[in-house]
Amino acid sequence: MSTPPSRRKPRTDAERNRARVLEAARALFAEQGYDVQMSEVARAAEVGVGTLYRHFPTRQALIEAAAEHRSGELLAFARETCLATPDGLARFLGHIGEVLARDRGMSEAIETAMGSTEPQGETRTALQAVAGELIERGQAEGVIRPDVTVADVNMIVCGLAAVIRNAAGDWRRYIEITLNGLHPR
Amino acid sequence: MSTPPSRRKPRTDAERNRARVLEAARALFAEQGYDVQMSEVARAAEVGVGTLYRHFPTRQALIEAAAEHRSGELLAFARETCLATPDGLARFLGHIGEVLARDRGMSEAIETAMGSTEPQGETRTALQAVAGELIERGQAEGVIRPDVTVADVNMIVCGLAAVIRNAAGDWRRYIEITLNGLHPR
Amino acid sequence: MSTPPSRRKPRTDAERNRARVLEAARALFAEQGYDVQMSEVARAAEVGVGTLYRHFPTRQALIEAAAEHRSGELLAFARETCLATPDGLARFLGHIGEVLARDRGMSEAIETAMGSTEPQGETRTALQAVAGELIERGQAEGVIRPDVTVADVNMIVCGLAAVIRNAAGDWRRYIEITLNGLHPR
Amino acid sequence: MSTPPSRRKPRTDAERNRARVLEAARALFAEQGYDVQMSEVARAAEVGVGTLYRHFPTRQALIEAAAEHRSGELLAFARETCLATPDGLARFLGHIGEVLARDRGMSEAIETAMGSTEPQGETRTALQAVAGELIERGQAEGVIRPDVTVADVNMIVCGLAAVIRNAAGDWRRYIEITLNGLHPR
DNA sequence: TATGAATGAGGCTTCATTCAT
DNA sequence: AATGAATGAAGCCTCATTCAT
Repeated sequence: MSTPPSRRKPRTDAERNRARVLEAARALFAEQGYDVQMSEVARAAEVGVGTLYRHFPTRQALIEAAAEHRSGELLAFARETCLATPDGLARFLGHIGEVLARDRGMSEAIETAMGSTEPQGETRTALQAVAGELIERGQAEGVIRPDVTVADVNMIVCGLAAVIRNAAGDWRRYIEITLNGLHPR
Repeated sequence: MSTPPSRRKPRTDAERNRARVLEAARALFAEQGYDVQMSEVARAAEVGVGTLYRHFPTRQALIEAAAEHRSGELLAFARETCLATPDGLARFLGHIGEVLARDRGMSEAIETAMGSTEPQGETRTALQAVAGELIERGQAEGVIRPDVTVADVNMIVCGLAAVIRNAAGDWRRYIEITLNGLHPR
Repeated sequence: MSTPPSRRKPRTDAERNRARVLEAARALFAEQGYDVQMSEVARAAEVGVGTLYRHFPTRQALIEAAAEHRSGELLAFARETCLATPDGLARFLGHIGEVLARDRGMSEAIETAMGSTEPQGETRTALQAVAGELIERGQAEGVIRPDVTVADVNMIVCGLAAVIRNAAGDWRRYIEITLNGLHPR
Repeated sequence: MSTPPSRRKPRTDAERNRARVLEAARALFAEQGYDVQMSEVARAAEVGVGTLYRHFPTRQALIEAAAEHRSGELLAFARETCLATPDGLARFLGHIGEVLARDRGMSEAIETAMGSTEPQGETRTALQAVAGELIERGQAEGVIRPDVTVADVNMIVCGLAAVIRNAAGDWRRYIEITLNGLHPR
């Protein structure tokens, strides 16, 4: 006798909202780091806090999701561009620098992740694999010391993040030096 | 508008209490970083919060005092030991690593300081001077690239702090690599 | 960094809660003046402090809201009743006396406001206008000296507040005397 | 074998300290009202807080002592000058105005005192007596209504204090009006 | 008797998270 | 599913008063 059958958007709406929140979060995190209030994110996403929490049950979850997103972009770039170049690792680090320089939150996340001993998400695993690949190629080319490992690159990236986050000098120079440190001889 | 009395413990010498607080703070900061409550520091020092605030009017003041203390130790070591060695810079970085590895708070402070554009305290200035000296000597010995500056070392230290703080690998290896990066050729 | 959950009481309509808080605040302020803790107000309103702060972001904001409320009542009375009477000013002062005698907070607010040189809210401005009107009428009737101004009435009210707040005698008598002082001759 | 017999000042020193404290307190209270920290008073008196507390066991006690001092001055003036004049009450109020205008703390104290139902100190009692005397003289001269009592003057003074403390207009005008209100007719 | 270091109970405000609507 | 009001545990800092020296 009532309730017209109009349906077919709930799922879509939900998805859309999730995306809005994530986008807003990324923008805010990029600008200010992770020290942002949940309510602020919700406001920026033009969504209620409740909705935010529906999609990301925890502050931490949101942060991770935002980081994961960026990591995905990073992975894509690494695969598409760095693997196709002779100086792949340099390209890789350079790109990471660019990203971190534009995304403060990411520089916070990277450090944390580098040190984390947790299961590692898919993306991060893949990223590590690419890094390994880049190292191997460099070694084959003779531009990277044979004893260099992914762990070494991780450390360098961790340091890079700190350098950028604290504006502690010219990060390109930092990359140049560390890269030089990875060179044979 | 008033405060009922209470009993507790005899009053010690003022300086002694200041020292107690500082010591307690340093211990806690070393273990957990600066994210420690003032009341926790007071409790660890077996002192009322009021006493803590008497000696360090602000959370920040306490943190700075603790950091200054460590910086002083660092400076002393740098002057006494590093300046007297041919591989001074390596010694210097190695020692910093040891210190940061045992003092999480310090690793947080160092990063912040590296990026800070503030006046710089006496100790830090002196530390920079020693670093410069070490670089010059290394350059004279031919073990450091002629274009290396104090800023470069600062960046490396900033990165080192992050690596250690996040347990992102073997920090000695990080030093080895970056030092290698500073080598000529 | 997080807050464990807890249970308590269903959420009511927002406006209703705002009103509850305001009401509780007014009651407490009326009884004890403004020297009341925020948590006490919250408790009286059967609301969490957070809720209180949601509606009134600052202690001062709450105080002002409470005062504004009373001022509104005052203005209404002044317009409706005092302007319709020959002895308007007497009625006005008498009513203020009644109000202040029942609301200690208000007597504190009035004094402060009298001395304040700030922009003046709408209500207060309107109140001043009514006072001016009442003075003029009294002057027309010949029961108020021609040199009397709103500033004079303000002073008298300021004094009235003090007299009432400190229970320094019979405030009706105070009004009688000052009113007499405003009489010609 | 030791301890030379030099004595004969402790008492004097103590008295001197008491005076210093009181003087410092009065100066500070006059300027800022009673919202001054005990330690600030002690510092201004160049004395330890302990000494301050030895002489004035309580914040309140200090405040009262300071007020008592001023009241004494007031009483002296009232007796010496006001009682010797035909327009004594006017002189009296005028002088109180001058005093309060220069001593914020006093304006706070007066109000409180006016409302207080406590035993009343000697000075205050004497002051009341003088006020009564002044009233009676005025009544004899025919410049004060026969129904005026000391309580009336108290109220007026209480109001005067508020007017001055809040800079709520021209207090001389306030006196003029209230004095006029006490006039016969 | 003088000193001032020590004490700790508050007081204001913030913010991650929950939950009634 | 969305909303945003509600919650209350912290956390920083102040200051009247006490008490060992």
